[in-house]
Amino acid sequence: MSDPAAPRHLDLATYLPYRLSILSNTVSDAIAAIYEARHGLSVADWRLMAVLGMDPDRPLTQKALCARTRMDKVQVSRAVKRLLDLGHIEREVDSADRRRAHLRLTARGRAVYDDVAPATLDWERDLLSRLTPAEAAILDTVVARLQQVADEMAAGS
Amino acid sequence: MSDPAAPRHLDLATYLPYRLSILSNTVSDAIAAIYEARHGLSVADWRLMAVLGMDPDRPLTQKALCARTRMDKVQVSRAVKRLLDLGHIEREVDSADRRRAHLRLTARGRAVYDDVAPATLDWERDLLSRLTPAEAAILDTVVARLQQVADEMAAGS
DNA sequence: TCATATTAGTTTCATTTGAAACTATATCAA
DNA sequence: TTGATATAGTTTCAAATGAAACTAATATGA
Repeated sequence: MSDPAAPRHLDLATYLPYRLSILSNTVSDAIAAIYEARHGLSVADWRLMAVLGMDPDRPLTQKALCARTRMDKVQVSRAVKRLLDLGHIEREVDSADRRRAHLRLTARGRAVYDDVAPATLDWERDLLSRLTPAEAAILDTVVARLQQVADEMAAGS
Repeated sequence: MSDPAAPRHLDLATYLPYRLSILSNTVSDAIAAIYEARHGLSVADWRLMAVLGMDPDRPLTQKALCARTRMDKVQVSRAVKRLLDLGHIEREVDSADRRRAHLRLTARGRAVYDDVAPATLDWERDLLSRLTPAEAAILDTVVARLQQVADEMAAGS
């Protein structure tokens, strides 16, 4: 199982899973500060709005939101309730299957989205602009590749 | 504030903060499965053990553990209590300042560490071995650079 | 058509979390 | 000294979480 030639010793400063976790949290916290400060939205709230804002002409069910955000249905149910209360989204029951409802941003929700989305994109752009062109160019590839490999390993290959 | 030439539109599939979050969670979950399955440890528990195991000759206070793990003092306090109950760590009150106590792995804790640490390192090595040499070589640099930049931006620069 | 299974989404309830209050000890300043 | 302040770590309590049970609607199959 364990390669005897491999280091026995975990050094967090060089250990990739730990470094990824810190990095991801640093970035997420910085961006969360934007929409929390401006609109009092939670991470879950904003995730739904981000997905619903991507394609205004395609309303989504809660199930579709689960799939796209990787949130579970309880989290989604609660965030939907909050966003309905805030008037940021609206719900229309599917006439063919009345268990389902289609959710979309309201005009108010769209205004919030149009305030937050560019700000988060600006933040991302600023971040990437401080990498060298070589660093920025390869980042995309490597993150995609790592995700692919991690998914394969999680699936057991 | 917002560059009018920048895209207005958030696409999660290409949005770095989201991709980092998914990647980090995929990796963390895979590794958590190792120590949860083998020893019933939580993420918080293992983080403390990983730090304490790094340098067996230097016991640490809870405050030092907070700094090194980026966990808050309540989380640390609770994980310390669990690990003491499990007999994986031991505590020695500082004779010069009796508010503080120095924590170290016990022999039992060391045995757990010596079982888990190599397995997690193997997992990391397997992951990296599936990248091309070029990808693996640049990953380290780019993650470090991104963290540095994100820290600067969080500090407001 | 009825009985059974499935699915979308909600609610419940026990657990986890974290901010704030708290305890105990140490330090500082007069 | 002593009164005020700071620090290490714990406890409390209210809010957030998530697994499992639940409701309501649809689908399937005899």
